[in-house]
Amino acid sequence: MDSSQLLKGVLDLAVLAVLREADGYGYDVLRRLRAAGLEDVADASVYGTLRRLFQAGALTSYVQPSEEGPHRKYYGLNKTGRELLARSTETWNHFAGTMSLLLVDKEAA
Amino acid sequence: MDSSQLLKGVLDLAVLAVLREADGYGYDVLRRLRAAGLEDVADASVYGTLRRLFQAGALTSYVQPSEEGPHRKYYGLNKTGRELLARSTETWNHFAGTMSLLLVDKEAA
DNA sequence: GCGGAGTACTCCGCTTTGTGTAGTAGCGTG
DNA sequence: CACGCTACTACACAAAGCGGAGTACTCCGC
Repeated sequence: MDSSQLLKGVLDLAVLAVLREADGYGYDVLRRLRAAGLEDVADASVYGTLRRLFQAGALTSYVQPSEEGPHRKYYGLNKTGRELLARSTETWNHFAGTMSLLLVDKEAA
Repeated sequence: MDSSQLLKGVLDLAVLAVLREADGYGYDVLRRLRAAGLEDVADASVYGTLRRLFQAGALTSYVQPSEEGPHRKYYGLNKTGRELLARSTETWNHFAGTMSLLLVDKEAA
């Protein structure tokens, strides 16, 4: 199974969760997601997700030059973003719970 | 959040899980999924998934007439299907575990 | 100082997959 | 007969992740 499909609709949530702890720029968010266990996330997906969330009004954005490379575009959660994170987390927990119930071997029950 | 995106890549798994207990036809699988908590699954998605899984060689298929309506196209798991179910379940559990770790409030730790 | 590696981001086109809508068809009921 | 439930098919559509190419800056080694 290509696990990439599993990310659909969940990458938003993962990005919001990572940004909850501290503002971050795309490349940094990518590394944090991979460190968290989402090894196979593609960079374009993260950049795209950040743009989408920003356009949806869930993120603030500011550019900062860097001493060791190109400029960095930082993103941070605003009120809308934190609310979205809370709601999405709940949706996810509910959904994951439903799935794990469904996956329980009924023979063993 | 539109929960429909959450289904991506997971509907296969849900359908396989439902068929593990007993063979079923499309309309029946749809009802079983909804009863299991996946209220918002669209019928076309289920029929499409069954066709895809069958074409992928994970399902057997046979048509049976019904006394109370049109004919029914039954599907059942074969060896490939059971293996796919096992692998997908593992992938899902791993993924869901990663996500739930990520969603834990780090402040509380 | 030039090429390559690492950092950082953008754009474009592709694919997968779930959805809505429409259509076909059989059956039972008011 | 019209309606509603059952049961399935087909088609066009949209969302979102991905791959690849391209740009650009910094630093390091030859």
